[in-house]
Amino acid sequence: MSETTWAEATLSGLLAKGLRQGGARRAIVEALGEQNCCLTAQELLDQVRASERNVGIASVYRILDLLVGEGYVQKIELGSGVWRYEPIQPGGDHHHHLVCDSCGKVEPFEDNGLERALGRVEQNSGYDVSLHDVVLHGACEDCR
Amino acid sequence: MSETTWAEATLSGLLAKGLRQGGARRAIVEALGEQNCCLTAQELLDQVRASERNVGIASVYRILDLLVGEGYVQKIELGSGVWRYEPIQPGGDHHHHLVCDSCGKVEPFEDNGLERALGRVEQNSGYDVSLHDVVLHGACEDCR
DNA sequence: GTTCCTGCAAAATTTTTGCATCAGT
DNA sequence: ACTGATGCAAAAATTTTGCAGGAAC
Repeated sequence: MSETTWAEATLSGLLAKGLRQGGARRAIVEALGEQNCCLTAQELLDQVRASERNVGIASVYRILDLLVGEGYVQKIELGSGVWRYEPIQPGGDHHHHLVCDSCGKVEPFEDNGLERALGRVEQNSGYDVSLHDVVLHGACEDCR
Repeated sequence: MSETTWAEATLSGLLAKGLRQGGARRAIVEALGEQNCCLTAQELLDQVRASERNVGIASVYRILDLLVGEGYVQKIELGSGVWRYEPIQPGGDHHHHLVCDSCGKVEPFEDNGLERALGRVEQNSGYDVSLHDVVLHGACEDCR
């Protein structure tokens, strides 16, 4: 499965850059790799603390910041005022987010037509676009 | 021009809902209406304080929150950790944002093909979508 | 005159930084 | 052993809430 691959690739990528592989770093990367959608720093902390070891919240933020800087993780904001982080899967599995403003649920979706339209916009923008982010807000099937 | 119309429409809309038109509220709505892109609460405060009257930051947030709730303003986040607010123009002038991660510049753009692709996604989503938000991150022409 | 609005100050929340200690190479 | 990584605690930044006085209707 590609989740395992992401964590492995990320850890060896860090090693290759001369960065060490401390316990907190490995735990965070592995926890992120097991996710299929975005997590907050606090959720990640809870998950790691429950299963692996005690980690400081500062380390979570530091490690996430490193991963974002190295291009392994995308930092996104879905409207609640809290950052969320998700692995960038090099091959496929690129998705965006549907947010229910009523119950707070977040769901991923993907759409090739949308990606094509984004690709055209990016080419015409004059920018060297590295990432894009699409969020749809509304009422989910249960709440509408 | 439609900026003036937005401020007028917003203020009369508030009146129609039985809400009062205090000085801070009118000043914030008018300052927002003069903008063509998004502003942070602090920028809005500075602008209002410079030209009109002393306003408390708490009032800025309260008024923005009201305007978001009533559907006159969209609250967005472009990656810096600070909320930005922009008027929702009922007819046209719907745009999205390009952010330069190097110099921090923010520019609006619009694209009909993108809107059509978003419309299709929204119809297929099962959600009753009220708003969408697209942010492209990259390096602008000066920084690339 | 009544009720809502507003500004100030304090609180809450999330994220970042400082520092001594510990672990990976 | 050396250097970077980590946890704790304190600080910073942004947003929200409480409250008393003032303004709109």
